[in-house]
Amino acid sequence: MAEYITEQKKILLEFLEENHDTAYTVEEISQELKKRGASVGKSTVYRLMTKLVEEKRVKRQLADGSRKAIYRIILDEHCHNHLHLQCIKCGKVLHLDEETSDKLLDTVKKLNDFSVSEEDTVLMGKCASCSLGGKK
Amino acid sequence: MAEYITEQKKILLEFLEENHDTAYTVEEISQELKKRGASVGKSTVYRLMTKLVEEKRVKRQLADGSRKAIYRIILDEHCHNHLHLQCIKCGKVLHLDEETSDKLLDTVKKLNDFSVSEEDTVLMGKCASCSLGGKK
DNA sequence: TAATAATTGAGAATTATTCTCAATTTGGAG
DNA sequence: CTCCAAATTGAGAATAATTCTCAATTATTA
Repeated sequence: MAEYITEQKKILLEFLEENHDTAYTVEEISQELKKRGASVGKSTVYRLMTKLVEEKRVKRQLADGSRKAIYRIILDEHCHNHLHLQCIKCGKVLHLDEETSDKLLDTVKKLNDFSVSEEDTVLMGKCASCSLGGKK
Repeated sequence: MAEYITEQKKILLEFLEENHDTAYTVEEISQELKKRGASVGKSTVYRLMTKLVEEKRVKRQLADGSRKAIYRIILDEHCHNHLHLQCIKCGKVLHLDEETSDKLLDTVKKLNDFSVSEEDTVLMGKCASCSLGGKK
């Protein structure tokens, strides 16, 4: 006996998986789950997210210009073995194909003797539509 | 009249520049400055760091497993026009050469129509010495 | 179905960060 | 050089994100 599978865990993961390309604050997650009819307390969301981060199933970063953390799930099927691109403006996440990712890892390894961890790195920038929109 | 050049700003920048390869919490910065004989209040450090982040001269991230932010200066001479590698274990920052960085940007641009921002991205992973150390 | 171990959630506690405002410092004008 | 106005500092209060606590609930298994 070590871990129970609760409704809250299932619902939370379901939500995160459906929205794996967006990063949410704990407050937002709690709200969104309530909207869907499932209420999961904030303490619980915090607790579950912390565990998921430790397990490397979720990525935590600091929201821009705020003191809040934002969380985004890393889907195994999508996300193993390649790098991610996240738009600074809209927050969407794109996926760099595996071959290119691998090539990059190799290059960095050879040049700097440094092993890039795909799980832990996100290439930040602007997606196509956001590049068009604002100049700045 | 718009901005005064104060002792505190000078000392803070001096410290950050000397240690551009390490990320510090506000507490640590305040401590380190005191050690050097220059006392700069925490409020001031917070205020200055926030401004530097807005000006994109400093990078802010969330310290691992903590709720504190850590800050690291981006030196123009070193850091424009190339990507950075940061060790997950020891925190050291290495520099990917400009040519390789550019090549990467181009590739991503072509494949995903996505413009990676060098200032905003850090490749996370393990440096040579930390790779040797721990297996896990 | 009962027993027990894990989990939840409301609210209290903590603490990183922001805010406030009186005191100080800066840079310029005279 | 001296005075002035505007900007900055810093101590501490205020805020708010996160963590902690513990009684109540729920999941698992005997």
